[in-house]
Amino acid sequence: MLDRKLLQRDPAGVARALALRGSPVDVVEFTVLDGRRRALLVEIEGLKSERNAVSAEVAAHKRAGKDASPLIERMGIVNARIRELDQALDAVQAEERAWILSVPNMPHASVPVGRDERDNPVIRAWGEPPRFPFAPKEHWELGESLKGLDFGRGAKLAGSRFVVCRHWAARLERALANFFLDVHTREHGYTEMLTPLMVNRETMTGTGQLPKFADDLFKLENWDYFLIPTAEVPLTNLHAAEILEEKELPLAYAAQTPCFRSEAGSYGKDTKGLIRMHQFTKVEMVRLSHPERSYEELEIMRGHAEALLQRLELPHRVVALCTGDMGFAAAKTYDIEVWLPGQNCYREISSCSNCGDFQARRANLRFRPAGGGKPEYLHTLNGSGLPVGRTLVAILENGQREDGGVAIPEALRPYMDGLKAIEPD
RNA sequence: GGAGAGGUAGCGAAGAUGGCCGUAACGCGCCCGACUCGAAAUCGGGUUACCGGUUAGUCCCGGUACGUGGGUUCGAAUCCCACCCUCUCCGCCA
Repeated sequence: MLDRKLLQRDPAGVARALALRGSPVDVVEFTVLDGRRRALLVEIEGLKSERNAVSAEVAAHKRAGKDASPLIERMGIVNARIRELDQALDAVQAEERAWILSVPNMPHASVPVGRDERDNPVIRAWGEPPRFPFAPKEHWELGESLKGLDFGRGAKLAGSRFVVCRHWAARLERALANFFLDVHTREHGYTEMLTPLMVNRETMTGTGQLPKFADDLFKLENWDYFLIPTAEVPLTNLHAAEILEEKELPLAYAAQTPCFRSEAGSYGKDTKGLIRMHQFTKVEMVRLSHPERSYEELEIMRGHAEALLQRLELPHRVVALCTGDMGFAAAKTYDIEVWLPGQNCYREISSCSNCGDFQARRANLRFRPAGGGKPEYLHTLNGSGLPVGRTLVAILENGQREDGGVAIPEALRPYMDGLKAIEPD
């Protein structure tokens, strides 16, 4: 949610910033609604002030044993007017709220301007894509021939975009999640959390999935609950409507959860393999930051995600999302892309965003400055660290051998009973 | 699912016959000051958030908020209705 005060003060500036995202927003609508809201408020508050004063007079009259009926009669008219105006105000407020909740965040000044993913600059690359003396296979071929990934049975049990992991693949999932969480909690300072996997409407609104992106979510029938598409949702909303102490910041949380996504509108994209599933496991990092330090913390968090890839010896690069390619709530985003030899390209494996105070306003996340004074909105950050399925894809494709076996990265072996490679039959 | 109790400031709580009770008694915490070499103890003072008007201003003025949403009333923490949450007991259940 954008700052109402900023929208009032500089609507043209807000419109310019939003236009950089490529989805122009009619800020005049807001100006009109907000003007009407404030005009109504002034009138209503005046009448309510009168009513409060007269009610006190009524009380005084009654205590003194005097007749208060002329006063009461007069208030009947005032009350009818208040009722009428209150209804008008409710309608305007609902409209204004709907407007402001559907408007995306403004890009930070440091975000490169561009139209789409082709304009995302590469910030840096780590590791050399491996060269194979044979044609590298894609991960689903490897996973199926090594009898770890069973897409057929996933489809039988649930449908397309579901998989069954068997034996070493199931174990590898568990190993990766544990490895990620161990590094984050032991070395990166995150507190591990276990949260509800389904949340209410308010929580989904706090991070920005609702009201605009309901189609991307799985919703429970007969319950106003939604399956989380990422642990960002419960973790960011953890302190909703609280006022934290400045000295508590930054708060850093990590959680491993299944994530559920409808993938509406992605028909035909990544239909094979693990890249785009309705259900996948992910370790997510969330930071609640002091507003003055959030951009430093974005760099730190992006480093935490990269560190995992480096330990797993997976070549990757970092791109900065341009203004036209950023998500709804983000003020600035880095994507980390891992090299996939089978696909012969870099694919997104982590997205690290600073949402500024956008989610904090929606979820009412505030802190009290150290010296006392007014509570301020904090800044929220989230980053994948990392999605388990896509990491498994990268391990399979980068570690593959000509005979169809796959080497397990050194860092993961303690989590795999020392297993050095997945061997074909 | 059934029965009961409860939800008021950072915390514990008072208020429930509708009006002088909402920056809200009382206690704790926190902040400032006095005392002290310093501290503790003690004493004095302060300490909700949001919206609007206004402003040089965190001043001032008005409005709103007692779990949430409605209703009754000139006036609701207080009366009525619905819902949510917490606790206790019973039932069911991994």
